[in-house]
Amino acid sequence: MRNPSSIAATSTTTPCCSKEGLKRGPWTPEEDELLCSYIRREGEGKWRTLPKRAGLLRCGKSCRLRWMNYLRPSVKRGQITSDEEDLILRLHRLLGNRWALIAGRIPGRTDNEIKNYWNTHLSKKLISQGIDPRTHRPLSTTSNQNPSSSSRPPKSNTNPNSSIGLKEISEAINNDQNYRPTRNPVMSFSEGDLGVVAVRLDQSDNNRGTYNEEENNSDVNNGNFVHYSGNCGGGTGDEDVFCSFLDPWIEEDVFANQLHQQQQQQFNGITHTDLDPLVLPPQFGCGTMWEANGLSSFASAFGEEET
DNA sequence: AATCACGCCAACCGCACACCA
DNA sequence: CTGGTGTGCGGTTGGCGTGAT
Repeated sequence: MRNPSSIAATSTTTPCCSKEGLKRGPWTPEEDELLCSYIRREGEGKWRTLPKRAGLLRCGKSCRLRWMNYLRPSVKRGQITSDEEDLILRLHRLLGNRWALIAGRIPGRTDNEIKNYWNTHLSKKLISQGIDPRTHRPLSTTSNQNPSSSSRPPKSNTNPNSSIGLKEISEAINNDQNYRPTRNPVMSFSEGDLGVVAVRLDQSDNNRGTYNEEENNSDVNNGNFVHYSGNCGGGTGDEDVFCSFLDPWIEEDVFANQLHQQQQQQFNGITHTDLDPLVLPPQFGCGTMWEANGLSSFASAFGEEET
């Protein structure tokens, strides 16, 4: 049990977290009703002052969490289906422990629920199959990886084994002097936009997402990849933009596995300068994303040193 | 029936980031 | 530019339920 006094002594404790006279632990039906009726009346937000206005002896964080993870009408209760499980696995392979992003792709499920499900079911399942749940690679090949990865890395690049920070992508592209703006005048990167992903050139579904494609731009492998640069119509956050990119990644996951060997051979020998500068700037360590898809050679081609 | 061990999950914590004055 | 505030996120934990002994 945590010692509340130690919490109060923490200099970085935000006002919301001070526990003076505030209730903790499981929520009662009465509290739930108070919170629900208040949010129905006034809407979400202003979590810090919400408890007082709603007549709750809880901190704002607790109220927000309770609403987001349990009381929200859109929250789906019940067993995770096999389809959802499959989707979680694919998304985790792409994104790592970006639970909020993963949850955003699974309607009705919360990040907390997915995180719990991962920790209690899926990670064990993968381990039992001889797969490292962090890297989605066979355990034997990952045993020598840095064990310190269990400590929390910077949020912007949360999982060193899988995902990349979206903010870094747009920043890196914007800051890179070698970055050549797209030929498509509609497309330009701003804070809300996201850079470049590689998807299959022969992908047939053209209706997914709203990204603009730029064919022939970096057709480095004579057929299978083309780079898409991102401007998804504006107005959305970079995570939304990112989500529109995810569909082909998720659904072409099998493709990535099947052709991994082929890709390795095809990308061998390609240097960074062989690639179109529209790809992520070399100082940006984008390799982990490709590695997450088993495209390790692709990763090295983008300037990240493989170890 | 009592006790123990373990799994599950709601809830908490600290940190990071965005926003604004 | 800076500091304060609000919010969101990922990691962790405590308590409850359940099965085993």
